[in-house]
Formats: sequence, structure tokens, C-alpha cells
Amino acid sequence: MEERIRDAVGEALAAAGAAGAAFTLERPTEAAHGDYATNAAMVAAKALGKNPRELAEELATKMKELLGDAVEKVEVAGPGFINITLAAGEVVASTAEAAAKGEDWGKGKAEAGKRVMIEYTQPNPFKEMHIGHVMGNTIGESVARLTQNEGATIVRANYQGDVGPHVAKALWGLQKAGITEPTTATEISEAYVAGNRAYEDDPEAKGEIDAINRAVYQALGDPLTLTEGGALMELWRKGRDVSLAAFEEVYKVLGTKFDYYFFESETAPIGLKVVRDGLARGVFEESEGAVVYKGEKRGLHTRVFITSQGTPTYEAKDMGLAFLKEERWPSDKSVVTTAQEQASYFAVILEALKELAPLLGGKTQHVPYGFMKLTTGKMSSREGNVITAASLIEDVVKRASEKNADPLIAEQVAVGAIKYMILRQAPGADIVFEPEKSLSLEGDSGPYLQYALVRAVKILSYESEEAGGKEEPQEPYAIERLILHYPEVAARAAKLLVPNILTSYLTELAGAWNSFYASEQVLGSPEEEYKMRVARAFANTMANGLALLGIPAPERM
RNA sequence: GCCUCCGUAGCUCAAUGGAUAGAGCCGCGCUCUUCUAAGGCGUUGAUGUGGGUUCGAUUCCUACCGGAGGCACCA
Repeated sequence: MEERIRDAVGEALAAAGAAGAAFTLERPTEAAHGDYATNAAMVAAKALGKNPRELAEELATKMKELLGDAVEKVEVAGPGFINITLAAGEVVASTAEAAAKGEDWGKGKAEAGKRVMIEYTQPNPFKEMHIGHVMGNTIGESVARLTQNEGATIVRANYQGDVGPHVAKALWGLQKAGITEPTTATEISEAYVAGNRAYEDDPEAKGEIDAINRAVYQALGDPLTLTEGGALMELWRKGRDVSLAAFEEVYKVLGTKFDYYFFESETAPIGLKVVRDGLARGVFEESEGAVVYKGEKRGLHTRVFITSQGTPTYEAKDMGLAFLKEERWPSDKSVVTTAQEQASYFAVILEALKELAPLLGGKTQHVPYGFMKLTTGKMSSREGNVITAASLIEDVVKRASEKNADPLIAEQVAVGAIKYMILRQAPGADIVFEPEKSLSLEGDSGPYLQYALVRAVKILSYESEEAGGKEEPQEPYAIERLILHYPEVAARAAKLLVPNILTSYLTELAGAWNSFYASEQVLGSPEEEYKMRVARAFANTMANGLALLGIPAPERM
């Protein structure tokens, strides 16, 4: 329907002599302004040298002609808006479509046939997963689902740093504590904190840690040493396994299933190779013993790719990662989501990648999101003042349990609350996280959406063979005029990679349903059949929308 | 010092250059004999400051004030 109106506006503009003018078609904030509104007349008025309201009248007349029975009215309002109100029959048809289509309701085709890899979460083994990773996972998962909903074939990738200084610090800490068989992620992260402190305070420890770092790289770069890596590599393997297993627990609760896992231990050797090749080709330069990329030639800054010690930095590993990804799963588009603090870092390495491999660089896109900080400031795992993903989930589950005896449902409610908190705001902005306060289980919250759906599903469960009342209301219900916009909202959220507009829409939708629920009896009413269809249309819309956000839908609450 | 992002109600957040700047939390009323009150209905309250562009600016430009992040061997 939206497309039909858009075409009609375009055609009316062409008839008025302003073909191709850029206009917007939006859902008015006020119900009184109809179902759609366009600013076409105001945009084109100047170029045509006409009064906006007069032009609007002209366009409205033409549109009425083009749209015919589909619209109830097309009227000019305010400074020259054209407000379009759909005919009741059109609204009813749309509700019926939403009710009938089930899981297919709202599927788009903007990305049909495209292969898209999306990388997100990126926790580092040997450190604990914290609330920042939960944020990245939540946004990445939703972006993946939104893209998939537009017809793309998507794969989920995770990239984890299992080598580098942080690993050396943790290994050093474990050795000092005499731990040869780490069993919990907490144990390992405590070793990391101890190692990090020693690295800064104790020059002797710093030397030992640097040596461990080199030894790990060396062992991994040389298959022979790897198999005979001795106690150090044995500890590395065990610690890595414990960390990764702990991550999987969190992914399971959050509802993410990765298709590809990449590790720095595998991208490092590839990165070293491609950067050295690039050095020979003049993409990179040597400076003070290190291999660097001079970003200044692109208006950016210089970054080190290979250290003077000969170890690859994150930059070199990211070069290797780009190649490795393409080898494992060739894509049309490769999206990497990370916290905003890495934005300028990515600007540099993407330029380097474009010089190194134009095709790869051209299809790689960095999507930054804000980070989660505490009221006391930014979290730092080096300081040890982090809120871990596991403890966050545990706390919220405990609160949700007060109203839900069933642990599965308490978990679904908790995950819904956590994800909603993240997805309700524009992804670029930071989140100030305050336990208790930030996570609401009422009002503008995840459980609010879940609860609205649960109530609708309950009504639908009473649907029986003997059909209910067959009367029809005089006018379609307000909620129906909201439901019909769902496909457009999902498409826009996918196009802009911003889940929050879908979140806002669903919150408004849940509110409309709750109002409907409070004022209209469904079962046993004269309009039972009609209202059941509205309930089904709502339930499908909410269920599909929640799925796109990655928010679970509990059976009952 | 240079670059990037952000300043909206007491608090946490919305708002495609558009119409009377929306929600929730908190506060105060009302509302379960009704398909689940994690709900509904009502009520107070805001665009950091000064210029500019525009028919129209929370949105774009500019200066300032305030906050965050980044800027060579961390990730």
C-alpha cells in the first residue's frame, strides 16, 4: 500500500511538472492526520514558483483520482501537507493479511539474494564477558535478523582474541597462582587482573609477560612447537576452552547461534603475511622498527600493524580476518559491529584494506554503537570494575522470578528486559547503566511487549469451531491502522540498521493493544469474529517484531 | 593541541528538515464480579547559550559552554 501511495505522489508530481522531486511519505504522529502524510507539495512548491497549499490541492486531486476506492480522503492541511486516509475496506484487508500471513507477515525483499556476513559480540577469551558484550551481541543479533527479514542470506560471525598481551597476562597470573587446570571463567579473569597489575607495577613481571606473549605467538606460528608447546601451551588450551564454554552459556541464554568463529590465533599468521606483502608493495612503511600504515595520506592517522618485536597488532590481525572471512564464506557485504571507541581505528584499517585488496575493502562496512558505561564512569576489566554478563543476567532473572515461578519464563522476561533496554535507544548513543534503575520490568520495557503478546495469545487459544458474533464495528479499530505500518517499519529499521525504530513502534503497538484490551471484550462479543482477527493480526505483528529484535516471547506471564 | 560523538521534562530515553517536541520512571487521583492490573484512564513538567541558512530547525552551518571517546607498537 505504501508503495502505491508513493507511486501516486510521484505521478501527481510529474503531472504538475516536478517529476523526481524528493519527498517523504510518513506515518503522521497524530491519528487525526490520517494514515500517511507527504510533504511533496512543500518540497516542490519553490521550484515551480507556486503557493504550497495551492500545489497541494492540485496534487491531492490527482492522487484521489489515481488511488480511487483505496482512500477515504486525501486532504491538504497545515502549511501544505497532504494527508491520506485509507478507506475502511483497505484497513480491514490489511488486518486480514496480517492475520493470515503468520510468520511471513512483514517480510521484505530489499536485500533479496544478497549474502551478508555480520560480525558481532567479540569477547576475548581469558577475560570475562561483560555488559558491553551483551550490548554488542543484542544489537548485532537484531541487525542480523532485520537483514535476514529483508531476504538476505546471512551468517553470524564472532571474532575472539585468544592471543595477545591480555592472554599473556592471564597465563602469567595463572602460573603465579599455581593453577594448571583452570575450571571457571572467574578464576581466569582474576588471573588476568593480577597479571595486568603486575605488568604495570613490576618491571620483572613485565618482561616475563612479554616473553609469554612472544612464546604463544611463536608456538602458534609454528605447528611443530604447537604440538610440543609444553606446559605453557597446555595451559593456554585449557584456559581458552574454559572461557569459550562460558561464552557459549551466555549466547544460549541470549539466543544467538554463531555460524563462524574466528580467532586471533588464526588471523595473526595470515595478517602477518598480507601486511608483509603490503609492505613490499608500498602500502605499509617501516618506522622505528615497526610496520605502520600512514593514514595521513587519507586524512587519518598512523597506526602500527606489526610491532618492533615482530608481533602482529590487532590491525594486522584484522587484515588477516578480512581475507579469512572471504575464504570461509564469500559474501556480498561484510558488516562489522563494534563499540564507537573503535570508529577512528576502523577508518584507518579500512583504508589500508582498500589499498591492499580493493574488493574486500569496498564491501566491508563498520557499524559502530555506543558503549555501556556505569554511573561511576567507563568499565575497565583491567581495573576489575566490570559487571559481567553472567551476573547481570542472574540479577535480572532473580527479579523476574518474583512474579514467575517457572525459571524458563523468568529467564525469558529477564532477557527481554535487558535487550529492550539496549534496543530502545539509537544505537550510536552510550547507555548509562544503573542496575535496578535501568532495567524496568514495567512501563516502557521488554516485559510490557511480552505481556501484551501473552494476553493476545491467551484470547486466541479460546478460538473454537463454532464461530462467534459476526457483527462488524462501524470503523476499523485504531490498532488496525497501526498494524498496517509494520512492514514499512521493519524495512526502514533494516535499511538504516537501527533496531530502535522498530522497538518504538512495537511499544506504541503494545499500548494500542492494551487500550483495546481494556475497552473491548473479545470473547462472546457481537463482533467476536472480527475482533479475533484483529487479535491474530496483533499477535503476528508483535511476535514477528519481537523475533526481529531477538526478544523471546514467553508462553505465559 | 587535533579529530569524532553527545547536551531534550527531576531521572532514563524518543522524534525521516515539518503540523500542538512524544514515552516510561517518579508524584497525585481513578480503575480488577469482566479474555491475566507486568495492564488501562487522567494529571504536572523540557530542546545548553549566541548567531546563521530555510516557507519551516531538536535536526543543517558557525562560535562558545559542558560531557564522553580516539589520536604508534593495548584490544
